[in-house]
Amino acid sequence: MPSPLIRKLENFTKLSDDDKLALDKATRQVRVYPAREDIICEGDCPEAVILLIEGWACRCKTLEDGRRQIMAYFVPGDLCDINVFILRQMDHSISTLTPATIALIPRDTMLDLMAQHPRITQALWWSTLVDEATLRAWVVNLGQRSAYERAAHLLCELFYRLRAVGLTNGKSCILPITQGELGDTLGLTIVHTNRMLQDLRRDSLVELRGRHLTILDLDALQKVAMFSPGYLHLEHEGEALDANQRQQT
Amino acid sequence: MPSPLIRKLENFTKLSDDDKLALDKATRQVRVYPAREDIICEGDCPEAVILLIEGWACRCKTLEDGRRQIMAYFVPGDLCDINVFILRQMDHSISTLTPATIALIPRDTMLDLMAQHPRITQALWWSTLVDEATLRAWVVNLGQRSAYERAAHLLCELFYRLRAVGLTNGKSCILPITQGELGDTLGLTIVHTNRMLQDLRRDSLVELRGRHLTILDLDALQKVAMFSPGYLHLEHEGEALDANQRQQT
DNA sequence: CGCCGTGTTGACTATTCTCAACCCAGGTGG
DNA sequence: CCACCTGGGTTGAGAATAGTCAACACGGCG
Repeated sequence: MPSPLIRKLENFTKLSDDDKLALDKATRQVRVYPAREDIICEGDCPEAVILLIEGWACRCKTLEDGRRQIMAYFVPGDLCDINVFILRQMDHSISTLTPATIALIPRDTMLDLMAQHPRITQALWWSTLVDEATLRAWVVNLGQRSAYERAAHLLCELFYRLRAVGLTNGKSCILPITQGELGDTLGLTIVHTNRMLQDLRRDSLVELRGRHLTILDLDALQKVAMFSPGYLHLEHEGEALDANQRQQT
Repeated sequence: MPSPLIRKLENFTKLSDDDKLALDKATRQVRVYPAREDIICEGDCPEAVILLIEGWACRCKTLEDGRRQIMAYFVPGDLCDINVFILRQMDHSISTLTPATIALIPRDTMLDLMAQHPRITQALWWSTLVDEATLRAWVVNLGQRSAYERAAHLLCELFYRLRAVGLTNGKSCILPITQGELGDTLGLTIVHTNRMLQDLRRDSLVELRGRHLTILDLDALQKVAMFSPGYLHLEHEGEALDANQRQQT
């Protein structure tokens, strides 16, 4: 079974056995967290990069008056904050949503890894840029789409991302988050989120019972959401770049 | 007069004369665009980094049905898309808002610059991370704040950013964008944007006539917006890092 | 058993959008 | 010079969307 990180990075480019070994070695020390716990808090100065191995986590920010916005979901294989260790302190928190297993990759290990494995470096860059593109997609989602479209868009994105790391089963996947959390993501109240999800069910686009999500009609769902998966860059587009790199080095 | 890029990067760290010379040299070839023109369109594959020297530009995305979301503003000194040249194609456009002067820094020049000037590289990283933090702040803005707070927050951010590149005059600055564009940024209709701006004026927080913005009471404006400028990382925090770097190299 | 967290519902309110009109300044062409 | 046009900005009235509050259902768990 490949680690989810390797599986994820190979969505972008082909890694050598040596690359994979180095990644495995760097992510061997793991730590377990319960659900709904901060891994890093706003104001902390992070010294290591967090790799999520199992479970779900999120990047979120709470305003002074308690309103909370989730700004990213992390699923197994995701690196939370590859880069923040350049900045002085976190302007948001990373919290678990479910019980989670993480590996902490110390700053220096990370730098070594990047110095010695150019393909890993490229893949990490790619991963950063995908994260940024995702964030932009969320800005569009929050700014321009209706509540119903917004919910549809989020479900599309999560389904694609889970599929890319092998966490789907046909049209289904586990979605271990509450409607409250979805609401904090979509900028909606919990009540309205609930109604939008019901509408999506009523329109036979999805089935959502307990933690189990089934996309009944992905095409139709994408259409109402105006979702196009391009921004997730899951099409192995690094292969050309990999060739480039050989020329340049 | 220092170039706005150098001024901006020096918000983060001190550059040597040699660094500055290299930057000047790399940004000598300029190009002029009229207002409201695409510099790069969605779908294009960019081959150079765009440095905005004069005027305003934005990053924006238009949905199939015409709804548009502005995802970032660029003011003089800003680099639009330092990194996108890793990805295959743009998932959004970069457009001018006013007549603008830009420099195109070819991919290779950029790579050379980064290879030979570690402080520039650091500063560029910092700039990328600030862009990301800004995007996160926008997600929070769109997701959690009311229309009124959202408008206040945007004005705070723009004022701080303009001040950091020397484009303010006391409490005033030039804001060369229409209410329609503000609306596309805030996820509001033009009508509602107009009313929120009027409310901000009525509450004596800002004065906005023509292209001229005056912040009458910055503290109060920040308070209603729940704005804290930390995410812009304008506090010269790279100086410590600069020392670090000397140790490591 | 009873409690708690999550999901669901209904009635009412607030916010935001839509549409349509009008104002005004600046630029253009006659 | 004026008439006209255009692109912003502004206003009002009514409709649609989303929020609030309060209640209840249901399953898991101590």
